[in-house]
Amino acid sequence: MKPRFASVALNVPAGSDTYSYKIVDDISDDMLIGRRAVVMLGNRLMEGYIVDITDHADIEEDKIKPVEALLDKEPIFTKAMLELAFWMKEQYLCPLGAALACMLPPGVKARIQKMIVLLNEADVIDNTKSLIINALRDNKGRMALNALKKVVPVKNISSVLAELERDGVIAYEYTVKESVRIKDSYNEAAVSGSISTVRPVQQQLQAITAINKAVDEGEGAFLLHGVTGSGKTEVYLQAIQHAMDIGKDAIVLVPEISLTPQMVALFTARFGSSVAVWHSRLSMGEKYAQWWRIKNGQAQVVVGARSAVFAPVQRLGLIVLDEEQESSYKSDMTPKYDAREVAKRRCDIEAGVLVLGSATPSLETYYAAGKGDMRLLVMPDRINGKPLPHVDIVDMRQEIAYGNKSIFSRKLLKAVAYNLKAGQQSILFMNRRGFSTFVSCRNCGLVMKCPHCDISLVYHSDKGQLQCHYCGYKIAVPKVCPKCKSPYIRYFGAGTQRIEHDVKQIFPHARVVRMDTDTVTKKNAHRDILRLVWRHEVDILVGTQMIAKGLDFPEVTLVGVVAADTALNIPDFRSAEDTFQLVTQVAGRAGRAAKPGMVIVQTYQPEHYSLQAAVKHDYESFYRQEIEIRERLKYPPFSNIVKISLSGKHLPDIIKAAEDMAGELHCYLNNMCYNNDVEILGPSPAPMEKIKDEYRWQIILKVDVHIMDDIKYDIKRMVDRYSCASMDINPYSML
DNA sequence: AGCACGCCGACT
DNA sequence: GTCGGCGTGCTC
Ligand SMILES: [Zn+2]
Ligand SMILES: [Zn+2]
Repeated sequence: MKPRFASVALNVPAGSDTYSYKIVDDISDDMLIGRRAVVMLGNRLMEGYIVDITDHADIEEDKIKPVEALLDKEPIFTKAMLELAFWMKEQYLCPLGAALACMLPPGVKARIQKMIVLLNEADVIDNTKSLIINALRDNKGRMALNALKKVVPVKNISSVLAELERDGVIAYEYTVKESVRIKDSYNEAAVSGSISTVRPVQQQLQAITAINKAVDEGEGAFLLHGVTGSGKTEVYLQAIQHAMDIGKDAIVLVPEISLTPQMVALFTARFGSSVAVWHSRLSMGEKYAQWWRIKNGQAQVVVGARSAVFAPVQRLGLIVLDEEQESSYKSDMTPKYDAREVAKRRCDIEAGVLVLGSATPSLETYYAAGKGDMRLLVMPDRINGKPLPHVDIVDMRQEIAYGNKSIFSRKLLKAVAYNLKAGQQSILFMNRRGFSTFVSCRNCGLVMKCPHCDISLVYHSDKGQLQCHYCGYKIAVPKVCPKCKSPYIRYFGAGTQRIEHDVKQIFPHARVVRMDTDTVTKKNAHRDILRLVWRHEVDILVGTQMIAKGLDFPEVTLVGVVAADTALNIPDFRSAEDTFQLVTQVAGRAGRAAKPGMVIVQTYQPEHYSLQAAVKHDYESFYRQEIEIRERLKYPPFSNIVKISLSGKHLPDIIKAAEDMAGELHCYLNNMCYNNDVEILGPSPAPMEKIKDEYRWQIILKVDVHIMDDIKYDIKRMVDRYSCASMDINPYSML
């Protein structure tokens, strides 16, 4: 028999994509490719993934070790998933093994322990050696390496152990365990059966027809641009139904924040037990069970957050990304993939159809649709025929000029008062939690900052604490200034607690409820608040993002955006886009049912184009102005952004590394004559220079889209040489 | 990631 | 002269 070699992908940073190992078992290639295996790398045993079988290896044969063991009964990756992983490692410059590892549920991972076994109790003079032997003897002659390291805390323990092994005093053994034991019985929540479909209206019919045709053909990408309430969900549901009718599976991605029981119910009501739900709050065991349910073909519809894009459906028909503009589709861990791009690529590989849905598409996606990379489907009308709510901008500068120092404009107060009298519900939106976002001493000006982060502490009135929203640091509110002992401390910058407090004071009889991370962390609190609102037991709902994304409050007729500038003032190229999207989304909460809606947006920059466009519900106008700025300043989609972050405990080291690297980059780009194609910003401190006691600096590259592939590998290699540096290709934001 | 190899400061 | 610091680079 001809010798066979396995190309095994290992999750080692800055290593090669695959390593060659000998195949000793008599197993067909098809049962090997895509399979998990255990191999030796250096002197440790690790889990890897076989991605190919060849009859030759490009290194000397005597260096090649055998595959130690095969895991599972069959390959865990399909050829399509392997191809997707190869694409990911090129696109995001991550190890191939890391791309593959992130496709599996956390439970599918071998836990490998190195054990040390005592063979004979040799007399040794060396102190470390006798410590090791004594420790082993005390533990019946067998210890895990990690346990031994704790008992014998010597730095060079592995070289000492190597000597002992050579002298035949000890031997190595390995234990390989699966992280999750396979459980056949998984307690599944009872799901209701199929509910009959809704009769679609004309604009939905057109979209459904186009998507269904593409699903039949196994090819196509769509941007479904529909205003809030235009009935995008019904389009998804009918397209999924069609895919299922022809024996294909569907994946629906929803932003984590919108993946509520109500959202899931939309799908389980229609598709019953064919639905598998996938989100971060599932336990490891639940994830494991769901994953196998999907892989075994017991679920045809997967509803989940970002990582559900890797759901192992057998016959992909359709991937839907709802609210495609959401930043949560971009992963913040290595590999830093963008689920939109992965979904597109996966559809290309597996003959699936991609549907991106949004009321406010990202600039990148709309631009791609304009170029013809995807087909634009527009749904401009609300399904109930009601007009979009009227949006009013209030210039807060004039309020101040008038002598109104409160956080509410006269107009907003009047509208809330009217609504209360009419027995109608209102929403007050504020994108910051806590009471005051900024606390300082009136006498000496000291700003209360987190000792671990370069960020001001937020006053939380309910707990009487100052909190850091980045590391969780908390202290009781100081009675006097820590520096000058002055008792006069001022609180600036309103958060949701302050809104709640003020509104209760102004309208003492109103029933006010606040909904933000602080009030929904308790179990069921989320559901309880929604119930209160739906039963009309609440007059005014105060909240953050959480109430803007996807939740349906049919009775709400007034939405107040208390401070639209918060998002606008963030120093990032996406701030205008974020603001437009946020105001449009919040506005979409108003007047969804019978009564017409009204939106009041408070701002200090009423003339800003993102707000002006949001007022008119005019996406096109916003897009035209924003895309022009992106093109002029060479931001995405007209460039690729490469963000290089350097972080560490010792600031001078970080600055030195950042400057060295910037020098290297300049030099490299000069030599390669890429000066006109790449713009280097920085090095500069990150907008939040210190977080959790780590200093952060960054270098931003704006790279011409045509030369990205020519330079990205070189840049990656440079970055890899600095242990404190990491890079992110096309990060969502530059912060 | 580990771990080894290798070249410069402070110790027996 | 050696011990050990961690910079650089390899692991099939
Ligand atoms: Zn003071
Ligand atoms: Zn902090």
